[in-house]
Amino acid sequence: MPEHITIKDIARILNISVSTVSRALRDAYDVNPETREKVLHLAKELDYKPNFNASGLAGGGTRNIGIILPFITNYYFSMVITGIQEVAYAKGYNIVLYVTNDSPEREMDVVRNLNTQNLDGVLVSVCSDSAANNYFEQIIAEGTPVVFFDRVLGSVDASKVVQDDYNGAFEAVEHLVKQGFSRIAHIAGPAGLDFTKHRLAGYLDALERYGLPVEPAWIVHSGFSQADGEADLEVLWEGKERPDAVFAVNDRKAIGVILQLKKRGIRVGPDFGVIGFTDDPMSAIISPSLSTVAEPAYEVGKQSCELLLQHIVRKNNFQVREITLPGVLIARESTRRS
Amino acid sequence: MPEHITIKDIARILNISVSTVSRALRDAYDVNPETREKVLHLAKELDYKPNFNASGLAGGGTRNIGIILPFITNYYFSMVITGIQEVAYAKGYNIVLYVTNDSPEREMDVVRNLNTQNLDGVLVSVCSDSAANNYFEQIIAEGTPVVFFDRVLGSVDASKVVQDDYNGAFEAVEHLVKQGFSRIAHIAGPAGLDFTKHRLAGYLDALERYGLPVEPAWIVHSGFSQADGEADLEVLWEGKERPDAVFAVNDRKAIGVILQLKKRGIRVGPDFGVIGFTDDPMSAIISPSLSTVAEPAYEVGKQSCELLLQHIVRKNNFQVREITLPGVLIARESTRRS
DNA sequence: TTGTAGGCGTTATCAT
DNA sequence: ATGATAACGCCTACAA
Repeated sequence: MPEHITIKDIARILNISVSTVSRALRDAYDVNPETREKVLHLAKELDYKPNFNASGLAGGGTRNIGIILPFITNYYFSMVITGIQEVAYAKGYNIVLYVTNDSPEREMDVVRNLNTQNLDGVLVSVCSDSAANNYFEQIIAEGTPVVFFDRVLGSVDASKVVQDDYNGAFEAVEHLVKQGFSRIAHIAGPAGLDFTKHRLAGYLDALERYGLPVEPAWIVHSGFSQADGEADLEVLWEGKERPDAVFAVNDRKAIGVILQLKKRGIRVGPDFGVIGFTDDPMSAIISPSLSTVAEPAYEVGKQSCELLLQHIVRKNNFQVREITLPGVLIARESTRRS
Repeated sequence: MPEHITIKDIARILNISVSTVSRALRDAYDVNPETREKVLHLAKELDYKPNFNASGLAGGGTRNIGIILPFITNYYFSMVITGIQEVAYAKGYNIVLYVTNDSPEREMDVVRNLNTQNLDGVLVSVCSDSAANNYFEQIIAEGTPVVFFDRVLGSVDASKVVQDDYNGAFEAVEHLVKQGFSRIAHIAGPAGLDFTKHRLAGYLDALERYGLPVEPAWIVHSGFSQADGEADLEVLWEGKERPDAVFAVNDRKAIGVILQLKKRGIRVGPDFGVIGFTDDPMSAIISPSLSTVAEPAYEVGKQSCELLLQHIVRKNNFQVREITLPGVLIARESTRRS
């Protein structure tokens, strides 16, 4: 049976009270440096591990932070988590994972049943048709620190960390234009998502900036999968006016596009430009390699977590912040004319 | 402020004692069906959420299970986690994530500081040069249920869930042989890992079975990255006898091999066979597409978690089990002669 | 600066 | 079948 050391043990051995030990351990105010030193020393020696159940119960922190997100099986999200994990680990926090499978029902269920008593704060990236708006707001109202990342809820008043979707999209389209493409379609994400709108806006503004026509039929919304990308290209291909390039909302869809084009015998690059968004490692592996806007996924994770921890420490006394991180255009073969 | 409903509230309203409520909620023995019904009904009505900190403290379960693994940024592990997550969610357990970055120091630190008081059980896949053997054994000795998956510690007496590495490797090599390749090299994983050994054994036995020579220089050990695969091929290429095919321990390395071969102008498939292990989605995207042995990643996750939950429920009263799940050979272009 | 006492929400042990 | 009551380990007034 686990014979765990508690602050009681330390108190007994040192012949002081548990409150003093408790204070010393959390280096709270008002504790004699010598006493603290003794406590810390003994704690290390006995390999004392705080019981977070107890401290959580008693009103201290639980040292747990939750992450709610649609998936972990893609490059972007797994990198974000890795970034989160890194800072959480460094600060002694545990990560509790909630995966919604991009299902609004599941997300709602997760948020509604979220045990905020066991969590010091929550990081969230919402699903495609999130309907949990109210529930998130409720959690926030209850006083739980929340930071949204990547897929944020524009309407909710909370801290947010995102990449610069608008400018990334603008630059992607600009790049296509400069490579000589002029009939540029956009294979977009689910219409409800904030970043879908931002990338779409960047696309539209870039077209306008370069005096290119906006063809409504060239804007196709669907999901994020490779299969969606393939299907979307079909749609474009069947239209009466065919584009000569595509800006896809993410790499996975762009890859679907490339695969379809190859199947049709189109030379991607020379004859048809394709650019994505993310910089998934697949982009460098597919042939022709995929131009893209690299997202600072790891950094999004790091900064989200740092921000959340600030909120947690400053309890109720923090400023809501919105952080936007720049992406980087990476030109590869799929936009190279020759 | 969070005004959480507690069993006390329910007890007061129903005019019964907290112990009865507690029992009713956990549908323990000895509680009047009517009473239980009332309690359950009111609990739902008030949206009662158990405080796991409290139940953990009091000796009940914490409803948390830990996962310790090297990475989450690859297809295999992220699928495993997804599988784990699915059953944990269904059974009302939370997942606490610990990523070791495949670093033995980090792993040791994680395991040593693991707060088993906050965890009902732990799932683990060890890192490449794990030195945490003793610590895992200690955790197990203390009574914490542990199930290893994929990267298991052969020497530790605990439940394990793995894919059939030996047979998968055997079939991969057999497939190369049947395609007419005869000078087959093996680009292996870190020598210390159990499954590296199993896949190597499958490779060796397949060579023997088909009367092919074992060339020690054709067995190269290194890490799991694409870069490792590229470097390994270089090594093979510089050797005095060149192989005509490679069985790589995983897809990522196999992809490195293909990329290197393409760079050298070798026609992968017709002139040089390559087969991997995993069935990472990248395998289908690279050109030529990569033959591989598909691993039941999701299933490994599911079964690991189910097994762990059984151990948790049967507390101390369970049988250690080892489960081996079959893989499936997937033939693609990289082993097609014509 | 330190100690005392009460309580956090739940479960377990005894009674009844 | 149900109820008191005492933990569980920690934190936070309040008192000293």
